[in-house]
Amino acid sequence: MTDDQDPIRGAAGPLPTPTMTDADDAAGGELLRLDRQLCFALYSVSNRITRLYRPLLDELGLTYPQYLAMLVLWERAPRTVGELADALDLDSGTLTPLLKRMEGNGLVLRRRDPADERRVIVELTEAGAALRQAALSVPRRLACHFALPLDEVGPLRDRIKALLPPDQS
Amino acid sequence: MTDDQDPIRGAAGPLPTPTMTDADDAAGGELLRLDRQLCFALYSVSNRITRLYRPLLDELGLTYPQYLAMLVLWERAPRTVGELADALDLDSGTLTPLLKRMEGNGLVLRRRDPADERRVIVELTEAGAALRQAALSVPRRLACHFALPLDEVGPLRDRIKALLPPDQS
DNA sequence: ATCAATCATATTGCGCACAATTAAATGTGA
DNA sequence: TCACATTTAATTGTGCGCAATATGATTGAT
Repeated sequence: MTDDQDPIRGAAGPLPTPTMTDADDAAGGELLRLDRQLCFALYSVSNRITRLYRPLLDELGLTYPQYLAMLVLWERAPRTVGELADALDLDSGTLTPLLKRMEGNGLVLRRRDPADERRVIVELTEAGAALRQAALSVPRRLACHFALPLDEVGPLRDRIKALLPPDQS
Repeated sequence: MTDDQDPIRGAAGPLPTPTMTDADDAAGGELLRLDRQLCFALYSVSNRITRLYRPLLDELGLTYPQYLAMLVLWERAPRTVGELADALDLDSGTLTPLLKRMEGNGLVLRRRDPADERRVIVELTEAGAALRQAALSVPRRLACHFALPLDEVGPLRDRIKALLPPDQS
């Protein structure tokens, strides 16, 4: 339960070396090792991918989440905020200010749906639609950072998408 | 190059349906499809994992990045901010306020290294070290959300860690 | 018609994540 | 010893990401 630690240490003092006992590891401590964690590998690689996108997307005046929103809109527009939220698995607290920034940059327009005033319809401007041309080279330029044969991308992607059960929100 | 679009549309008006041409796809447009993107799969699953951790880590009074910092410190403490940054692949702009919050919650102590006043040493408090016991059940409780046989976790984790070249910072 | 429940989005508050900058300490060479 | 580059964190500013809440619109039951 407790470490076989220095008995002199004060009750509120810092611990110099919090060692793990065999009992801890048997109870699950081995699974706490950062280098064994699938979740941290995913978290870390996701952060690093965003960093790799940054210089490419700076040329387009987009952040990575904004680029994702544009990918969705380039596939089909207009869409409501809710449809974007479903496609990106993000909520309105994230998307509303993101879309307002993109509107400020002249890439999209936001307007209430006349048929249902609760909805906000997001549509592409000319500039937003035209930006797709400049984005065409992004996937290939990013892919060159990956140490993965092209024919393994699809299977790995599908494996990762299948890791968690489909949205339970 | 350009869509065969409605010639009547105004120059600044919104585009109803920004279709993709065969020429676009030949130039790389197929790769812009969100559902084909490995990067989005990683980004999305990382967000969802953080959401799954939240209720478990709420019990410990930790966020997911704070939990990661604790994992590192539980393995070995004290450490400098720079060593934490290396281990977590995060920078000081992220870690400094995170560590200050954890200090405010009584989990760590921060002090300058007397031998090199540029360094800040982060050490665990009694409470911070003791929290490891409560964290032991977290990996197992999170893992039950994963649709992955246990013996496939290690290989998949190593595959993801090998996706990008080791830190080039 | 009215009211309650539901729905879609916006707002607020907090905590990352990182670029750019600042500041202080250290090391190095002339 | 005195520049001067380097190292290490902290600070500032911007943009996510989400919980909790608020606002307003719609639907449905009566």
